[in-house]
Amino acid sequence: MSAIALIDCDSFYCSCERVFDASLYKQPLVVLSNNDGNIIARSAEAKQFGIKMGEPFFKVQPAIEQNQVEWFSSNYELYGDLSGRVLETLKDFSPEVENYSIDEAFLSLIPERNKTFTDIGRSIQQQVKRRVGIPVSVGIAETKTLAKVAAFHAKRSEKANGVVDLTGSPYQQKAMELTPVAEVWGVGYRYAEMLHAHDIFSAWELRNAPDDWIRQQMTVVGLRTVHELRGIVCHPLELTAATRKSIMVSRSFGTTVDQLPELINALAFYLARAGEKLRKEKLSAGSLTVFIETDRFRPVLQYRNSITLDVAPLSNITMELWELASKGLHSIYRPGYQYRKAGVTLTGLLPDDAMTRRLWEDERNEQQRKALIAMDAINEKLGRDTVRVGLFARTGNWQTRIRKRSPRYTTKWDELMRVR
DNA sequence: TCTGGGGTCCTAGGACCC
DNA sequence: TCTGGGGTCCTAGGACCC
Repeated sequence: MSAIALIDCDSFYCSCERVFDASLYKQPLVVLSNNDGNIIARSAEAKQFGIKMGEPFFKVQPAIEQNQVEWFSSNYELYGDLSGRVLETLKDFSPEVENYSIDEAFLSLIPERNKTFTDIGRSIQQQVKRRVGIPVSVGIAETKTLAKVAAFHAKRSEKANGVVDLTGSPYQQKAMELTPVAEVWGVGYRYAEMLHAHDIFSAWELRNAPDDWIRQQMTVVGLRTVHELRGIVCHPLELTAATRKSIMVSRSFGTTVDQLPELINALAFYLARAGEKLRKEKLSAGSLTVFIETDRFRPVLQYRNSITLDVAPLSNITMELWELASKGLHSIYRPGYQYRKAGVTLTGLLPDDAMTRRLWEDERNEQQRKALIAMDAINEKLGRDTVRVGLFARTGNWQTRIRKRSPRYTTKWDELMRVR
């Protein structure tokens, strides 16, 4: 019988930082979100000091200083690159690998002669560690949701040492009884509260709840979760990357912004990023949403608004999209507010080759398209923003704060590690 | 002083149609 | 004044994920 394995990188961002800096090994360590705002990764040592996931940095700063916890701004180029290497390694173990997230992958396991699934999990662990330098935990079971439960215990149990196989295991019930319902994949904060109110505290109790009631309380999505806990596959491996449905680029500003020209610069920057992504995936957008908002955490005058505009005909030309985005921004901007965040979302995405040719395809349009494709190619090769569109300032209060980012060891020539 | 960014899916309700 | 029945499409909002 085949099974599903979940490969979950341990404290992934922290582990990435350690790959290139051995002095960080065993050192308590955290990685921060954009703008150095929140904790988004913690090493095992840092967790012990009670530093919680998602907490604002400034709130835990005393604990960080007191315990000499090392910290880094996030370095997504490095993490993305190492994530790809982990994935390549996994392909040696199964022809069916689903790239689920930057630090997790599902793969199918076929029984091998004289080897248990635990043995295979162990080899995966060793190979990823040896080739990429990243520690992983492995959970194995009949469904993705149960594999998640297995991985939960793989990370916590001393005895498991990072690998737990629950297929046909007499411990499956026990494992679910020991899994808090809030830890189940698909049960978030809201559902956990609701379930607690109905005396459901463990994955096992959720598994045994009646279908009708689950359906009513948690929609068909929740019902699938419950079925998966019973061993019925509702989420098969997804081996081909689904074409995406939206592209969003947004940032909180380094400090607040109240003037329109500065908002324009910020938004133009985000739109340029969105346009790059669009062309990279050979897509065009059918609509565009622009939003701006004030700081919801501060007791200041609040305002948030958004506007969605049709892109007709569909386009992936930054200049065309900008005309719309700019119009949208002007229409929702109100003076007198301290803005903290802005962003743009592109939806109604269609592959370029599926697009009907424009009736009014003119020379200018064609030139812009060619120029952008050339620009993307140069930037890909020589680094972001070597060439860019327009005359928008890249400086200002809106710029993201990055106080302490490690070198992009693997993706920037001038940040390569030096050996003396 | 300091609170991230980027996604997906489902449902209810309104607009609109015949 | 009477005020059906059945359908589709779209959007906003809420839930979740990493």
